[in-house]
Amino acid sequence: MGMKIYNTLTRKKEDFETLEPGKVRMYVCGPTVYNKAHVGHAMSALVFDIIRRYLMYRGYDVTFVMNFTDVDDKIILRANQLGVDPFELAEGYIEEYRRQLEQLNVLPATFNPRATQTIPQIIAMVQGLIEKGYAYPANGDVYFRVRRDEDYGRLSGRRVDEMQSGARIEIGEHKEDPLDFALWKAAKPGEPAWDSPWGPGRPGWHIECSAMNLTHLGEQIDIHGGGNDLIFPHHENEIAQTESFTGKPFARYWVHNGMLQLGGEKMSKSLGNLVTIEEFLREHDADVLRLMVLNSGYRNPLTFNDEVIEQTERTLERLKSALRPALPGAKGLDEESARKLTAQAEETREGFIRAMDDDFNSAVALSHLFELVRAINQARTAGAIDADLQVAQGVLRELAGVLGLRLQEKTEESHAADPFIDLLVEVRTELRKQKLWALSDLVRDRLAALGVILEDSKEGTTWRYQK
RNA sequence: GGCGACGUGGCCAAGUGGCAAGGCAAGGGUCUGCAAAACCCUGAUCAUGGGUUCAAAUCCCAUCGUCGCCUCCA
Repeated sequence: MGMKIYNTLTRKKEDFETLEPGKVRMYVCGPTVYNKAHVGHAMSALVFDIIRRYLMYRGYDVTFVMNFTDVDDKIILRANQLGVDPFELAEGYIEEYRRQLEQLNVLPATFNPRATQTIPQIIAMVQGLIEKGYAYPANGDVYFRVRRDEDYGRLSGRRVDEMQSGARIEIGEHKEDPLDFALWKAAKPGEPAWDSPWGPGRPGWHIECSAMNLTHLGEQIDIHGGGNDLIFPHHENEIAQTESFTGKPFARYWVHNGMLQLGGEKMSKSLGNLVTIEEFLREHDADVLRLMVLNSGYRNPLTFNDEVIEQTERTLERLKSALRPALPGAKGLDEESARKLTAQAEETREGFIRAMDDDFNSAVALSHLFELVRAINQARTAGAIDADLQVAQGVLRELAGVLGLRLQEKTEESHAADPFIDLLVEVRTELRKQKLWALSDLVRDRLAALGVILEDSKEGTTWRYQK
């Protein structure tokens, strides 16, 4: 049974077939870098990272392109406000975002093209569109002739005739039709500009993605992704430009993630209700955000608030609980129980693949992971030794890894304290033997305050780091 | 106003015609000096009102509510 993937273009789940067998060409719209990235950007990055990782797990060779829009009105405006160079401003945010994606365990893209590095290709494409009659220059601007494209509106389900009321012409624009959109914008005084056949200017927002796709992935691609707020006008315009230029269908599957909701509203820069990635990672493990994303359908809105974060922290703890070693004094599992655990691991893997094959249903995939968590913990309670748990824990790590979860118990540097904690635990065991409960509780409480959890059992005491 | 999505136990959330996944919280139990963890057990008339069907959370209509896009947005 093959994979199914929901296509915004047809509004249906479709069988996944690539243009070239075994290879996936995938493009995701990245951020406009005029400010710090927020957790909504992270959600989108995580969704497509999960999709990419799963495609790789299923044996595809994935070429993954995510762009940076590094020149536009907002960047210029903000740079002027701060009195800095717009390119340096963009560069700073790009570097910061890259670091954050790494912290979020998002695999680096095959290419990270930028608008400013794609100018010649953009100019060539605009030129081509003019020659084919799909675009026209006007006072140093170049516009796309929307009514010339009969398919326009296919992705967003809009009809050109019904869009009149929404469209408008800004002061200083010279459109033939209010629906037309800019491919190239003439430079105003003091703005960054590149020479072009139409005079100095810079690219419009939509054309850069078309040009980058063409440059790095070719005329046709398998998956084009982004937030569902990009469906109109951005992706609609991308389709119009690219298909008018090449005469071929552009992306096979259009994939859009739902918006992250903060206080019941979309988190966005313009609403000002945002939590930056930096702020989130200061307080929480990157796995927490990823788990929040995994726990619900990628196409639905994601509830983001303190209560859900708290719940997810605990969910992550449960997932990790299965990776703990055997209990002290374990005698080993009987053959029957050992066989059951191995069988559950296989069942979990199959269920996981079945779920993810169905339009990346990560919530159901997770539920299978939790079946395995329960089975492993049951086995441990029943006296399994580490060797008994090894295979099942390996499967859990493998599948969690496919989702991009790290499930790390502790950081490298904390290893230095290990022998001292062992020593404290040993001393406390003596205290307990002598029934000096107040003292032994003090040791436990003080260690807990330092993030070290002690757990007593009949056979002895185990300890672990809290996060 | 136009287009679209959604409303499932206290919370998050799968499921889109055939007895309602999973996680968190809560209550009870096992274990424990106490605690923690783990394990076992417990819970849903699927927004409301009609309709179609042998059968509906799932399809159709209406109502109420929430959200997104239509302007820069992941």
